[in-house]
Amino acid sequence: MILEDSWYPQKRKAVYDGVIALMEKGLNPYTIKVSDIASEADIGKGTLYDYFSSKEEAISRAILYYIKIGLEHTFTRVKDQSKFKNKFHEILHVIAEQVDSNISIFRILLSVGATQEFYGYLSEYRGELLAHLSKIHEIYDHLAKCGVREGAIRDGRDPYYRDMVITGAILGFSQYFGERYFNPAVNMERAMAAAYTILLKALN
Amino acid sequence: MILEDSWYPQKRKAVYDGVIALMEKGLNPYTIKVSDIASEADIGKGTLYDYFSSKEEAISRAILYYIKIGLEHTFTRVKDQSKFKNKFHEILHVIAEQVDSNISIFRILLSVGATQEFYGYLSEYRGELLAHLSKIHEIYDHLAKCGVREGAIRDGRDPYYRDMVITGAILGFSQYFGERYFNPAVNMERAMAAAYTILLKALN
Amino acid sequence: MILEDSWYPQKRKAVYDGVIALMEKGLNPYTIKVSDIASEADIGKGTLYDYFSSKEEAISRAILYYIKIGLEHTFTRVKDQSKFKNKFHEILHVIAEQVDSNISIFRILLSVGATQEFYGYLSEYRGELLAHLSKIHEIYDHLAKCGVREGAIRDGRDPYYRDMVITGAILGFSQYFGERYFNPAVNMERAMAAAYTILLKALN
Amino acid sequence: MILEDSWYPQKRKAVYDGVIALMEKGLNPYTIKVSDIASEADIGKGTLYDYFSSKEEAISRAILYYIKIGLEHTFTRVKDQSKFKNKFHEILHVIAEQVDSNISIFRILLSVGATQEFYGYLSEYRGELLAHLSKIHEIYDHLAKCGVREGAIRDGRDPYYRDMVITGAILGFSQYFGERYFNPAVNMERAMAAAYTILLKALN
DNA sequence: TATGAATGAGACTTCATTCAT
DNA sequence: TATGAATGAAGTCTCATTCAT
Repeated sequence: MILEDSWYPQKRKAVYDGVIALMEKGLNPYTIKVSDIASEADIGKGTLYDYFSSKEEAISRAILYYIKIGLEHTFTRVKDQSKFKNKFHEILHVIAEQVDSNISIFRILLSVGATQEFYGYLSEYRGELLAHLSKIHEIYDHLAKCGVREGAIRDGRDPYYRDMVITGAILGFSQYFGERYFNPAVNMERAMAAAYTILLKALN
Repeated sequence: MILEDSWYPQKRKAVYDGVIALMEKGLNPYTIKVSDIASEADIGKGTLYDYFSSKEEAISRAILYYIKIGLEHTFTRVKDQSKFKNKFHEILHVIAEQVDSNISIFRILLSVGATQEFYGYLSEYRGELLAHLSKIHEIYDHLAKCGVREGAIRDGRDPYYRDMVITGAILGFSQYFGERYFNPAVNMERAMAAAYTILLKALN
Repeated sequence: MILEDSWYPQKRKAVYDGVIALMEKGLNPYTIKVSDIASEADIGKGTLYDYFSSKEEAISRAILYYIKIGLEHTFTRVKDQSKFKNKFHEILHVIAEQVDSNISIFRILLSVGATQEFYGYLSEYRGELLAHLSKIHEIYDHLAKCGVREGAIRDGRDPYYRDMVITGAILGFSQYFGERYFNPAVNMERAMAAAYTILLKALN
Repeated sequence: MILEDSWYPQKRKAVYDGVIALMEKGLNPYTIKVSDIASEADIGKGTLYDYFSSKEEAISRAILYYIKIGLEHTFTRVKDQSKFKNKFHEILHVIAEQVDSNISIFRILLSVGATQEFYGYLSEYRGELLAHLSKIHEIYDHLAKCGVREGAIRDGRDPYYRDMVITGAILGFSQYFGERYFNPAVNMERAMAAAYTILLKALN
């Protein structure tokens, strides 16, 4: 016997995975076709419409799903590290793993404007996006508290300043690391060290 | 008689301006139609094809043009300021002015991945993009030299670290400022002060 | 245990009733969907194909069934009246009851061309349609004989003329009565009286 | 130089003619495809959408056009006859010419319900349909006045009765004549004579 | 036997591009 | 040179039909 609770999501998940796979192959969400999704998810074109009311909904929900899963995964990995430095490095590893993919969670979420740029139809799901954004701040909180506990960073900072620093360090790393193809001087260890230095200096 | 040299660019520029105007209205480059461009530029659809070989080329070149003009404009504004702090603030003002537009020069250029996300066809123009990217580094150089001269920041830093810091501060500001609609605590002065603080601390 | 003889027709009838109900709701036979029929008949979509080989067959047979039942019903009601005038009025009542429904037996049958217009796939069932048409002529015969017996109409008329008169009176009434929504002067009694007058005058 | 007044209608008319041709070939308006219209009208599929906003609008307007032209044509032919009997015969000739076509003006217009049955999307154009209906009554008026003048029919009749008679005679003829394929006894002269007899008797 | 999830052919419609003027 | 009417390829979505359960 199949549980309905798990069954419906099964097909939806196939669509999600298909969309993500296509984006990781380099397709922009705007250029993805229904037939692409269907064949990638190994379902009929019509089936997609049994679970989503339009192509745009399917793609939007796939992105939201990917962000949700990705953030949970990131948080788990961050929690699994015990030291401040390693927690931060874990975030950078996640960034580095996604930097070549066409869909980088942090780049989508950091700045709601980027969301608009990334896929306009996502604006229909502002509520979920904001929920995800607050998840990022949870991760930041977790990270900062550990840093304070270790004495690595100072306590009592304006939380907006603190978040801007973390975001700046992450996006600075992301940019720097993204340039590695045409800048042989770049390597991940150096970039991670640099980002961590920013963090320490700006929060002390 | 009209000189071809000046005449061609006239029409091309009309297309560029039309594309930019559409994007500032909130249209995503992927959703812009040739007929949109033609009516915005007040030319016939066929005319566009006398100057560009495809819609994608027209849009890509419009974006490149916008970036070029925008960077020159930014550099001029930065140069017009005499103090380190004011030069940096000038960059942040440019960011703030573009943050609501659908086309933010820094967000497009900072991180080549974002370029891909923003408009995949831009990858055909990697050379020009890199030239623009080096223009950003020129601005960074100009800014940093002034900071060193003033004694505001320390000399002799690894240039990659320096650029990551500046980029991080800029993108951190961009993100922080972008959130202002759902975070009443945000205001530009505070955000600018925070970004400047990051800069000073991380570069000392 | 259920007898197949009675069981099969049970499901078929559910389909017939479902189709009729949909048409009475205003759906055109061409716009009826299999899923509409299935949910209206409270059966699965697949079940329909156990009893009919296609949607078109199901709809066609439903219409034929409705015509058959409707004609039998009409004949019964006509027979139940003893006087010529009342028999004719009974036919007009049937017309009036169906005039708002999307499926009017007389309009479908009177003129085979209308049949084509109403639902092209009915042409596959020309034999049954003609049988039904002859049923109408039976009703006409029954009516005319009574009229002659009563002395209300003259005997010995060319039967084609007689049928044209009756048909003309019925369709004239149908048209006149159909206009009642935008012609406040129309009311059923007046329309029935007028149709009866045509009948008497033309057949005397 | 091309007159815009005549040019736009040119393409629209090609569509109208295409739709009518398809219907005369026996296609039901519901089963006509855009590609059918395009190839029949010898235009590209996209061109249809430069002149109509949907397939349904194109078909509806084609039918309305056909009715309008047909009624004008009918009225002209009726006026061209000088005698009452010939005027009425002219109407019957029009009916006879259309009886095999899938689109019979009188059958569509006589009874608004039939309109619904014929092509549901026509209900969007109720205003035009009613205007056409009143054109029919103009023809009836013209016919009746001539009959009175000639002394063929009596004056002072209730106009609703009069119209019901004319409509009944026309539809009776239409039905009778439509049966000619399976009733060898039918021939047009006899049917016309019968319809005229109904007219005379019922209006005297 | 009965079902309805799944399918994919095929319909409508859009829009980049062409080309006669 | 400049135009925009015309085109048709290509995309989205629907829905009749099938078939595993």
